[in-house]
Amino acid sequence: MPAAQLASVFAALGDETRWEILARLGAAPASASALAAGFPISRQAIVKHLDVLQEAGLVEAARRGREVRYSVLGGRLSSLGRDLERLGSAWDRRLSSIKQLAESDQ
Amino acid sequence: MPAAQLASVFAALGDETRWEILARLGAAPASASALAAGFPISRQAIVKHLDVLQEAGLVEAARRGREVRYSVLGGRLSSLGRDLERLGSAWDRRLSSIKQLAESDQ
DNA sequence: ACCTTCTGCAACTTATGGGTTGCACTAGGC
DNA sequence: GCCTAGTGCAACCCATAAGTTGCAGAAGGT
Repeated sequence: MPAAQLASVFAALGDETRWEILARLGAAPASASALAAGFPISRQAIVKHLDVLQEAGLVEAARRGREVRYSVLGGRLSSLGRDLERLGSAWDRRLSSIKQLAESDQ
Repeated sequence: MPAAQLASVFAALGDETRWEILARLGAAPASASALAAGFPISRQAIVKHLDVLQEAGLVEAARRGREVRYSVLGGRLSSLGRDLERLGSAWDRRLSSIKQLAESDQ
């Protein structure tokens, strides 16, 4: 995954309110209005957050009659997690091999 | 990990420049000035990014003579990745069980 | 001692992200 | 056909994050 897209997904995850939204959608799908009822901010603010989450591929929208029902896409988060895990351990391995070189060099 | 801290770490990861910095530090530790030479922005800007990354626990600073050498903390990223993976699959499991309920209900 | 290199601090500009309000539109329920 | 609940769009504040410049201080090389 290119760094540009990585950054935008994490930017989406870099907001406390959006995590709360994800948590509630993780419990059960809901509409923007239904969500807004449980938050101290306006429905429009919630919609903006949902747009960001949808753009990042973390949430899915489905029109159902006159309401739009949002649900969380856990798979996206899982694969992201696996990517991070790989990246982190790769860096750790490289760092320790560099340290070995430095020690054998003195 | 509480959602508040999660968000701040991801906010740190939500910037393209910081990903580039992490990538270079992942290749080899470096000082702020050395890093800045490879970027189109000022050293001060790099320092600010490094501060954010350090605050998030993604990077470590070590004074070495007159320079400060930064290195990436891959372990932090790995454990974060594992957390995400768990969370995502938990949501997916719950979502599919809700769907089953909905289908048996019609 | 002197010069150079790297760091640290502070003030400032600018862009963007989170939030608001107001209004128009659409789709179900009765 | 009318009312209501839910959505969509647009303009607008306000705080903060990204970046800049300028200068002062500390540490290594010669």
